Amino acid sequence: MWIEIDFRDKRPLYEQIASKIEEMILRGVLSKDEALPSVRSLAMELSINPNTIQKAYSTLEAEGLTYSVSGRGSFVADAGGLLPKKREEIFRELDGIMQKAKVIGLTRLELMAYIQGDVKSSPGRTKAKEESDR
Amino acid sequence: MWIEIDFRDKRPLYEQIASKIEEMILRGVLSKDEALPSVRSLAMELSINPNTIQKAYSTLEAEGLTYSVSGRGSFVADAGGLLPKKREEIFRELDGIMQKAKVIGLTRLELMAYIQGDVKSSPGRTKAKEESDR
DNA sequence: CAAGTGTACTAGATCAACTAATACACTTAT
DNA sequence: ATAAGTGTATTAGTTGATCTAGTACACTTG
Repeated sequence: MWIEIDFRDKRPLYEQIASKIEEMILRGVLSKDEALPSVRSLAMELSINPNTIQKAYSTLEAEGLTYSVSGRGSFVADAGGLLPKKREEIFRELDGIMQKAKVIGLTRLELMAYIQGDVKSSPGRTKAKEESDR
Repeated sequence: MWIEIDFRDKRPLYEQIASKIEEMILRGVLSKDEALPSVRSLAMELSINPNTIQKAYSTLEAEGLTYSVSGRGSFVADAGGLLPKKREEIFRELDGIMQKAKVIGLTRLELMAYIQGDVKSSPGRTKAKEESDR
């Protein structure tokens, strides 16, 4: 009903699952205090070992995105307070990219132009995709 | 004399080494046709197994950044032709960041502002560092 | 009580990364 | 020619992360 596993993805399964749930939480697809699928049921659905799901849920809880109640289940935490941290994470990544860009002579202006326009020299992106970005 | 290994870095050693050499090549620190340290000497210097250096050099050669001559050594290739490819790589990374940003409501404008200003809310960056960026 | 929940633990399989040792063909300097 | 240094290949073993498998326990709910 939910997630599908991408086997071309080389990240560990538990990380892949955790990041997809994280995205749904941040997007608001999953509301505060909403119950996540049980460890066993999601494991069954994805044909994966329950321990792997358990690990994914553990990392989510460790990051404050969910909370667990023994005997009841795992639930979505309040995502609002986590946005500043996520924002920092993204800026940190951006720092790394800017450093790489500088090495090959890509200026800040060119990066900004790419972000603004988006279209230029990115074969994977189509007009249609562009539209769907809203 | 050259590279130092960062053990806090969780990437594989060979990748870490390769990327540092790659950066030096793209920066122009290493000129075209300049000889790299021999597999054995660099291994000795870094207290690392020669096979690990060998793997780093292999990946560099596979990416077209170096070329090897049996019995003579490994040398820096012409980096000029590789810039477009690297540029694409960076834009691809930028696409990923933009997607993450959109999820948490970070606008393109905010990303652009960060690139332009750079300073805001990045605790690791100091005025001094900013200056050294040239 | 029974079923479903999170959680913990042990055990084994698999794979990538790394170390270790050895070998071969080549080039260069002596 | 010899020796030293080079890239390259091969085999073997270690380690750690990932994943599967099975079991167990305490908890909550109907």
